[in-house]
Amino acid sequence: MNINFDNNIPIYIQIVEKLKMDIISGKLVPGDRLPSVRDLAFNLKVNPNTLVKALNELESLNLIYTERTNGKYVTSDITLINKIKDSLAHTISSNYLKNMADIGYNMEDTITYLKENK
Amino acid sequence: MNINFDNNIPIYIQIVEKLKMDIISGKLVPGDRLPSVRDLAFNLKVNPNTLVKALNELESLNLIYTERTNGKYVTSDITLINKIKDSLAHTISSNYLKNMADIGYNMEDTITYLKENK
Amino acid sequence: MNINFDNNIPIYIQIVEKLKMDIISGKLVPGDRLPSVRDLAFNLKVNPNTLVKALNELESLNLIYTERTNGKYVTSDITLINKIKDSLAHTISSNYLKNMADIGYNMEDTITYLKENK
Amino acid sequence: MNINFDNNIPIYIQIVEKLKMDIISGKLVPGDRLPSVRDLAFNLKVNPNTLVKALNELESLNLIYTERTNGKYVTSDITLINKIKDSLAHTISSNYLKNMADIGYNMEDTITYLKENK
DNA sequence: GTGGTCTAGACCACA
DNA sequence: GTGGTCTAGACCACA
Repeated sequence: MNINFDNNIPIYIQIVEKLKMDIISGKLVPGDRLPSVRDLAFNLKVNPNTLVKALNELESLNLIYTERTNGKYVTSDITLINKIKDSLAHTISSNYLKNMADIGYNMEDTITYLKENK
Repeated sequence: MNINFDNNIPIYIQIVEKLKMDIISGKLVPGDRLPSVRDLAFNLKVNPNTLVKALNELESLNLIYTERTNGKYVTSDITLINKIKDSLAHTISSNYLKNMADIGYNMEDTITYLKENK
Repeated sequence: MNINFDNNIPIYIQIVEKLKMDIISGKLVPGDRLPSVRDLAFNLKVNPNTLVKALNELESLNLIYTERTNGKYVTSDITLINKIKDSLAHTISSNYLKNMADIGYNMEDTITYLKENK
Repeated sequence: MNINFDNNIPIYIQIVEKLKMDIISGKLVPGDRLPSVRDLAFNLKVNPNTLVKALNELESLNLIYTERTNGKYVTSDITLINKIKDSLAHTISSNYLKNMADIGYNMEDTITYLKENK
């Protein structure tokens, strides 16, 4: 695992987003065991506490769960993963349309713009 | 002018964005004089220092300029406004495509998704 | 504010419980501003980070919210407070009945027991 | 024997509680011989060390005793079993009343609540 | 070896 | 002054 951290965004949030994307995109497979907190922190070159904070966020989203003394695992709840994936697609799409509308592009203009600039 | 502030984003940034949008979308007309800092701060219910910080940002983008003793004006440089508008459209569009790609939608999928969910 | 900490339960959880109870029971009034993180941590004689962890939990329950640079406030959402209160009453009551059942008291026995030992 | 372990509570404690309940409720009869540590650990799918730890707890409560080379037995001290049962009923009942009081239910309210929600 | 908690202390942006 | 983030480092229970 490797992240190019952006200095303007809290590290733990970037870790949350990265792992969330890896789960949603299937790079992290449901049921997989994550590396230990210490190992992952070491690899990402962050303090273990920072990583713990990120993992706690993911756990509160139910995207990972903890087996005491054993490790942390990616959820096996594929329905949940898909629900989060759909909700993300919806949120970023409607935000995008709103942002484009704010600068004067309506729905059609926006789609035309996207197609022309691919 | 009226803004529903989001408590999780710095106020001065929200003001910058709002004014930038108003200029780009034409709600604020090139050459227009802005209300005085004092009035604008009062209307927005923010600390004048916060407003000054926002206006400084806009001035450094050349979207407004200051006439000593006279006030602050929206730039008349329509070319600049359009350039910023284009660059914004480009940035948010390519961010959007990247975000959708991260969760497994390619260009075509994304456009289909947008159309179906309009 | 004052808490007699039980050494067997994480401090931050005891703080969460205490504040939750204070909100639910009305000791903390909806809309009230909490003392600053530093002050509260000092009074409770815990590290500010520990307090922050507790407050984050409460915020994720929507029982408090943060105004950036201004402080933290008890939610004004009385409906939510009542919902949490009801759900708590339900949870601890059904747990209680289950525990009593496990040692051989049925519903009637349990109520009799409660009445006799008041 | 079968336990649905809760990953957030130490396994050995869950075993202690389960066996305690089985003794108190009479599922395990006074004087009965327990299965061997090895068998019981195998059945519960836990590490034998974990089971030993649980059994030691029960032995220190005098709920079971060890006959050297012969095995472990449920106590025949019915007075003790009843004492523990009573003390448990008392503890969980007074905790329950305290918890309900904390969220604004007095003794009468609590009993009414229990009756209405049975 | 696994995760969990806590402290001390530093540094930051914002208003 | 307000909250937010991060690190270094220690100590713990559990399996």
